[in-house]
Amino acid sequence: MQVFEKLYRYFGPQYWWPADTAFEVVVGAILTQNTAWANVEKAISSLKKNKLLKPARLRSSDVRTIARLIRPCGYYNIKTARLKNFLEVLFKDFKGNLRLMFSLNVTALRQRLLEVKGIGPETADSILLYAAKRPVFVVDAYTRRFLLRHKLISQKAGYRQMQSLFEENLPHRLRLFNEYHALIVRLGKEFCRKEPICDICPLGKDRGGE
DNA sequence: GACCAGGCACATC
DNA sequence: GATGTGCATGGT
Repeated sequence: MQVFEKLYRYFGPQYWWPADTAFEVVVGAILTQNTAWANVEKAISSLKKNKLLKPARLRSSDVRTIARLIRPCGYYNIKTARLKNFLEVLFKDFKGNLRLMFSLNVTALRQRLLEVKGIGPETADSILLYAAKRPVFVVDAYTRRFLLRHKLISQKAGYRQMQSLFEENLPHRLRLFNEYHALIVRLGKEFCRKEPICDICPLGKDRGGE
């Protein structure tokens, strides 16, 4: 059986990304960099409570206010700057309109996102997949560990190589890429902390396919 | 009290 | 091009 099928049967749908709006996805994608999601939820909740989870409102807020509100998710000064960097591009080039920005083709949009200081490959792809609804595969630390453990890549494999492994062997379906990434994260959180392949892992010793 | 968490930019070699 | 470091909080 394919890996995805096993994960899906075991865990069920993960309903990512947990957010009410596309803008909330963007903010969450930046705030969750190297950070536990539970802490991001506190930050998002504070922003929401202060009605700052809208592009115009967040843009007009001063950095100290934002930093204070997102404090629980760590790196708050850097993340505040990164949110501001994104907002400047959004307003200068796209009138503050996310939908306008997302009307770019996937290649142009990815490039545009990567030009924002503070948005790297994973954050850009998370935004592409979960906010702009494009079928790109998101690679993160869990994905890397997953691929290493199943000996599908070498230690020195880069982001694009890992991404290609999925994108070249799977149908480009939004729903599939959405769930697959979320399931890999779920699997990593619950089973794959340690190095050896564990016996209770729902994948067992299966190293097949993608 | 370590160690880690849904990264990224930057310095240095 | 590879490798190391700062950024920071909260949970285990």
